[in-house]
Amino acid sequence: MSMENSFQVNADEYLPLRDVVFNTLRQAILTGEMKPGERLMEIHLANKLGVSRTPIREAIRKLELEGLVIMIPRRGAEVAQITWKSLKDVLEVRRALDVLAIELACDRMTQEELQELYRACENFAEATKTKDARQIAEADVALHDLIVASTRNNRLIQLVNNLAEQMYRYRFEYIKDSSQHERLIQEHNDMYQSILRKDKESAARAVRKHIDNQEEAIIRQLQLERDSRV
Amino acid sequence: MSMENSFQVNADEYLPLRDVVFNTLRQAILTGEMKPGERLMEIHLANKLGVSRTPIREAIRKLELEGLVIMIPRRGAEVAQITWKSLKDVLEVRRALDVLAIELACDRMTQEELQELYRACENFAEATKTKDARQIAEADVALHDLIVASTRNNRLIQLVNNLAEQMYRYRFEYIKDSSQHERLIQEHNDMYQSILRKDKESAARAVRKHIDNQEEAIIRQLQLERDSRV
DNA sequence: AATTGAAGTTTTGTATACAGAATCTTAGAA
DNA sequence: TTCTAAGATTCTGTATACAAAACTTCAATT
Repeated sequence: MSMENSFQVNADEYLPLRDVVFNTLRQAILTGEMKPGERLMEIHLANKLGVSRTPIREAIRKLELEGLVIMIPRRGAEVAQITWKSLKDVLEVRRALDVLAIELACDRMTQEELQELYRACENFAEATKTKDARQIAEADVALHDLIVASTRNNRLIQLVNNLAEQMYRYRFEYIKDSSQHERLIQEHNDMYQSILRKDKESAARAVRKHIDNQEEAIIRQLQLERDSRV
Repeated sequence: MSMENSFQVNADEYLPLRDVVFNTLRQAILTGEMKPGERLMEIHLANKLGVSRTPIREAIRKLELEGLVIMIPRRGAEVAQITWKSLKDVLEVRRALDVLAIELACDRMTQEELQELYRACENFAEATKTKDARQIAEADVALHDLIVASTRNNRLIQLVNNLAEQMYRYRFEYIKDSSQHERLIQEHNDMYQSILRKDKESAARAVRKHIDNQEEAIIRQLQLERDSRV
């Protein structure tokens, strides 16, 4: 029956308001729609999103623990400043966890997943041709998700996703730079080949290089922003 | 004036109720006072702790993001089950981050911090003689905190602390086992010596061995629990 | 005896009320 | 004109109220 179906879908789609608010605010922060230092005023947000203060507050608690907002006692929350230092800290940790992930992937990736990874590499190469940053970014995320997911380590998956998100804003700019595309395709292929050969050394090298390049690009990006401000 | 003093102390000690509740509940979960699967009922907790539901709810949001409780939609929160798999996942990640931490420590630890680390090693050896598990555990935590803090990477510090906490319950049992004490002292000394020589290879080896031993001990512990249940 | 179902209870999800702290504004004095 | 201080305003921190969902219990029916 179609009615049963629609009810089931509704049941699946149920999300408490706090989670809707959480996702909304997180997205706004990660895309830069809400700027660092901007205050999150509860009544204001409640009116804007058409809910009461309660779900807003609960969403803020989660954002606080994720490091996206900081609390000032008796003053409220504001969007966390992203400093050079904090970005370097995130990248340092992410490098270690991405290396762990690809090493585990060498051990644990199944034949089917390897084939999927191969297709993801092709998809990414295809996407670069479209010059559509959104599409390229999605293909890139899909590829990395495949590697991380193959570790079967839920804690690792959660942490890597969280760390990757912190740099979302900058990666988006970086991925638009078509002069980097050939290099990215090459690096993805290196990773695929390394996992195929179960060669952890080589896989770790490829990932480190990948992150190093991303770090360089982000630093360039930040320097541009800083220069344009002065 | 003594009055001013007491007010100042109060001001320093100010913590929102939600954070008091958060710490209380976290402690209760980590020490095993609240058992996995136990429900966290808001009114019940509110009465028990003498506060209203609001701070309870906000504390639960943070525990949820830390992975200590899980939310069941429209049913509420319960203490997360710690499965063998989830422990192995945590240990896998922790091993990688502890290796990262000690490698960074080799580069970044100052002379003063090295001296502190030396004293911490001595303190730990002293503590084992007291046979007081609490004191031994504290000395152990202090030592590891020194290493992690010397990385100056706040994100790393936060993550390692969080992961270490997940195993607190089991580590406590393990640290009481005095047959392990000599080995622990030796491993701590290895770490200290490696950092002193700025020998990352050796430092990483020492940490890996340290975590491997901990993993073994925890597995033994779990097996005992399982056997006693059947 | 087992199963269904309906009333009652419990618990969450959300909104709102209220007190106290912090910030802003404005009037008055130097 | 500038600085100070009191009052007003805004915002957070906490408590409480209310509705809807889920679970429990117990009786009635098959």
